[in-house]
Amino acid sequence: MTARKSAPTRTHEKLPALPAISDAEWVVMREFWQRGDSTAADIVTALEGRMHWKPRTVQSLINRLSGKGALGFTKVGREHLYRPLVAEADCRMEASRKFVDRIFGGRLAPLLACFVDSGEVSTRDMARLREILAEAKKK
Amino acid sequence: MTARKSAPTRTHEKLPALPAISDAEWVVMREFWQRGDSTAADIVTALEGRMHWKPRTVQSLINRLSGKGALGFTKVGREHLYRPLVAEADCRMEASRKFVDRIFGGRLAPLLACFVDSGEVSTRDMARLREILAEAKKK
DNA sequence: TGCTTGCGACTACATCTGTAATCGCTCATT
DNA sequence: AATGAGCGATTACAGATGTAGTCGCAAGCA
Repeated sequence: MTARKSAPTRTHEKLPALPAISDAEWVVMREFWQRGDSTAADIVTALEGRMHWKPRTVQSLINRLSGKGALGFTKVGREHLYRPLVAEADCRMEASRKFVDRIFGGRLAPLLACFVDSGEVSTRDMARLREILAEAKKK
Repeated sequence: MTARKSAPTRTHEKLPALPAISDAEWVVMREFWQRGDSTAADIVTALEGRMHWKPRTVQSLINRLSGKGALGFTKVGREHLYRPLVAEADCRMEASRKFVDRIFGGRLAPLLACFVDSGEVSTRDMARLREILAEAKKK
């Protein structure tokens, strides 16, 4: 149990306990979010090549995700059609918050600085970043 | 366990192998980076209150970090004076890159968007973010 | 209608992590 | 020198993770 400290989260306190998603599991979840409902075989195929995982491994990850409530499924013939039960945006937010807290003491700016300084941001992303900030300012 | 090579910490070369630092270990490392060389007791004291960890736990984390080559030490009397062997900036960069890859497919913009949209960025950070981008543009 | 085969369920297992307790050595003290 | 006290080293152990093998059942094939 991680002790919680100052939680500046105000109005949107809508965290009904998102399941913890491990690194390998994120790979699988991203695939589901991208493709929508899929069978295990679909995901295996989709990941094949990108990951070196054996089909069994993928299946195991899917099982764990089901167990955690991150995926649900409906039986279709002898197959299972799995589908995400948690929103990608929510999981991203949760993961990001934790990450920034842990590594950057909760401040977002140093993270951006770190990337920008390293020169690893594409021009396209730079433009998008500026857009995002500009848009935020309007409000 | 001889002290590993002192971190080159030159420019951003693809560092061969920064040790993997776990969540709890990050807490400890951040303390070291902030305070510089410290004894285990120093860190225990520094973390006391913020973390619920027993001194033993902190010591264990320090030991593991030593084993991984993230910390080195010199004997001072019967104590060990530990000190970081890896640069915070490097570790941050590595962790950030991995994180962004995993969660946002390597694109930084969606991460920022995610935070900005959630309204969780302080005005101060917003200002800093704009500064960072402005500065980057100049180059 | 029994056989094969493709799927998910169950099982496995070495690591890594979080979280500590106990052992044993070295300094300082008597 | 013997003793006690403070440190690091060693050991522990359960739960998460990465990675995968085996078993049993259901669907379709022969």
